[in-house]
Amino acid sequence: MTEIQRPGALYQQVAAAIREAILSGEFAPDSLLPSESQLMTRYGVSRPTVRNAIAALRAEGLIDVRHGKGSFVRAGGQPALTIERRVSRTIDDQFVMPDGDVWEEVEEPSTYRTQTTKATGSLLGLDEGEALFGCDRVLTDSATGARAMHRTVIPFEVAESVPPLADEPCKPPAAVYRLLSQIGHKLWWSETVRARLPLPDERATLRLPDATPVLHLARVTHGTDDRPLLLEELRVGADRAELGYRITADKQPARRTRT
Amino acid sequence: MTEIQRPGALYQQVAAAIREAILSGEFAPDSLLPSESQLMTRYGVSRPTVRNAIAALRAEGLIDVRHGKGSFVRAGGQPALTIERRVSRTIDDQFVMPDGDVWEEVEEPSTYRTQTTKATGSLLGLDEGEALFGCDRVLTDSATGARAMHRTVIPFEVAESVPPLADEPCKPPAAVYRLLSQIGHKLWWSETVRARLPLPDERATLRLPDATPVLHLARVTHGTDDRPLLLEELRVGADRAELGYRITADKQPARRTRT
DNA sequence: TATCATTTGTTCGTATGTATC
DNA sequence: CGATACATACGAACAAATGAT
Repeated sequence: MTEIQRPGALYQQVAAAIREAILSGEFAPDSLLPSESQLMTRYGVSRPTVRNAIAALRAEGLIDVRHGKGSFVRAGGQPALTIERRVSRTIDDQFVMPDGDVWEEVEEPSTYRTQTTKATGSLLGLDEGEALFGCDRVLTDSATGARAMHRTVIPFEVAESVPPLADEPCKPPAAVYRLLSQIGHKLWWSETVRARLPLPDERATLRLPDATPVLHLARVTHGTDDRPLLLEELRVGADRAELGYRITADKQPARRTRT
Repeated sequence: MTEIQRPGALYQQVAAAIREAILSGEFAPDSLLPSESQLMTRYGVSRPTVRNAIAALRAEGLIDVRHGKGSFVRAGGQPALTIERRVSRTIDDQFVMPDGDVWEEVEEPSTYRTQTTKATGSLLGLDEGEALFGCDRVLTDSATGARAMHRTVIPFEVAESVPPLADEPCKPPAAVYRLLSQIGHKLWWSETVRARLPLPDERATLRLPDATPVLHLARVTHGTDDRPLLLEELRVGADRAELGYRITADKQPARRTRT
């Protein structure tokens, strides 16, 4: 039996051909690709094969397909929005979020009670099952149209130590920082950045196109004695937004070897 | 047979049912899902429908499929590696990268000459077409198996102002920082974080599974007068690695409005 | 407003190749 | 080697979205 030696599957060859055509400029960004039936005749393959190739290019994020219209080459440009993850403090101890005024709330923030999960517990240094306040917001940036999901998580214990928080735990982060600072905490923050593909509900809420990752931030506020006080989470589509950090060299490398 | 009564396409309903079964714990992480034919009888649908549902879950990154074996629930845990993006300096002005010693070079670093592109130019504050040194490394973390692509980009002009750099531009970042500091620069860094799906070559180099985004870091070193001196880029799969930042409040919010 | 052609989306069927055990 | 499971490929039909007439 004569085996046909191919670099890969047929649909992969078709995908590679289209990819080359895109990168070579034959198909310009934002332009319409040939229709599926045109691609069938052009490459002499069946519709399932063409669709398989297109699915591969979609998964790569190279093209965008709209029902009833066709496939577009995705414009690969830089994200339009840089989210500055700095925290500034004025002389009178007012905290300022560099990008705090960019966002608008899409709807009323929702407050709820919950318990620590394994993930939130390890970030906050708490056991599982501790009582927490949660506060969820959906934000939007009117300039770019970017949307974001914001969550504040405050342990009961912390909220009770700051009376205004126990009554109204859903305050803006900068206000919470100020309250914590006023009762004597010297604050610093640690932030972890992860990226993953969105869950279906995140995809819907953030209105994300295909093959778009989300940037998932977890910012923990630490007080005196490095005690974790509260957790902020921000999820934003990586197609429109990037993160910006300003780094200065620590003079005294605090090397906390844990093991 | 589990009857399906949900809105949306049939394969979406099947995907939703499997997704629920995974999240509810019926299918534990790392366990084998029912085979395609079993899913066909379980949900009473045809093979293409089952495969379409599985393809959707793959694209979400929820499952991992291996030819000839079956579909596995992906262990969704936290990334095993946290890359600390801090810079520390000892009293005698030696710069230390908190995670610098974690990585091993997979092969010899490759040095080359190139020119500013639009992207690198805007980060370095240079026009297009300026001459640059480039240095590419492929790194690996033996503890977790994570791989990363590292790139250092140094403008000719900067390298010439620091003689050892012109001869050997492919030094480790901490060594470059030290050299720049020794000629009088007071350094700070700005870093932007983006996430996207990998290009085919990145996918191969980083050995990434399906539906895994890459975290793409661009760190610009600034010297006296805030002049950009050099650019570091790091690309790492978001499945195994996350980023860690330590943030302290700036006492004087330096608000540089650019527009 | 309504209809129509075009284009993609969904679903079935069938057959064969290839990896794993 | 054979059994099982996924990968690839073809064909066919109808549904749904889009844009123009």
